[in-house]
Amino acid sequence: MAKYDAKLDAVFTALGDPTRREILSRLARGPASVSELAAPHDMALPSFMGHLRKLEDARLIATEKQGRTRICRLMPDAFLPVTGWLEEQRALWEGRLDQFDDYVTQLARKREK
Amino acid sequence: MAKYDAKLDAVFTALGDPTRREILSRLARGPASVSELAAPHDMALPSFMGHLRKLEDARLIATEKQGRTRICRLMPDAFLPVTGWLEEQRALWEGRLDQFDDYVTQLARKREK
DNA sequence: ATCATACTTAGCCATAAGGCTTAGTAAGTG
DNA sequence: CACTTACTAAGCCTTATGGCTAAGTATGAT
Repeated sequence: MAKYDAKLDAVFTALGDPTRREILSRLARGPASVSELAAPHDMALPSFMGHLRKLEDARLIATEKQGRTRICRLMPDAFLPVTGWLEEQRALWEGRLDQFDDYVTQLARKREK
Repeated sequence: MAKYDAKLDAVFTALGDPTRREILSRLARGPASVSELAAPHDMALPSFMGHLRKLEDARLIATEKQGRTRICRLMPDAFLPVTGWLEEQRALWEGRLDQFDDYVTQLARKREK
């Protein structure tokens, strides 16, 4: 298990922006061209392309040029590292059966002082 | 379902950094003071505090001053919006039973031109 | 009272993020 | 061939991020 995972960095960061999350939601319904994707977003096209590039860098989407059009599609496997990490965290947390005891101990220690 | 969710922004962005993910992993094992948390990270304390602040802003951790020490603990409920969003995406994707058909259609359309 | 510890505040710096405009290029359309 | 469409490239701007040092405050220990 890597201590530092560049893939997680890229994916989490990509998901940290509402425009990019909306793009993913749209693509979950099926592939679309750049201008189709851009239409709902009040933003100049070059700015929008920046978001697509981040998503592609994170491997959340893949794109392919068809003539003068670029088709984008979702790559749902890119979510796996994320769900995996979240699952690890949940396991760690739930492994701590003494969590509440510790909290009580903290409070007691505080009161003593 | 909000089109823009500031909570998701904050949480995903907070998770997009390896230092911050390591802090969370440590806290999943139990509460810790700032300097305990900082010890494994080769970084000046003020820089490290910046990461803690982001985690606290995202409500992923909560902190409390005990004397001159600040105790940090994990707030695991903050993960719920994230797992919720991921689940929505999965549902969207899996709802598209015709995903593969569409891909074939795209290819066919391309070949026609 | 003095000293050490554990943050905390302030401010600087470099790079990245996220927006813009303006000007290309490549592919269809007539 | 001219014209439109769909990106693409270049460069500028502002703010945010992530790091630093240096100095300050508050608490605990002697």
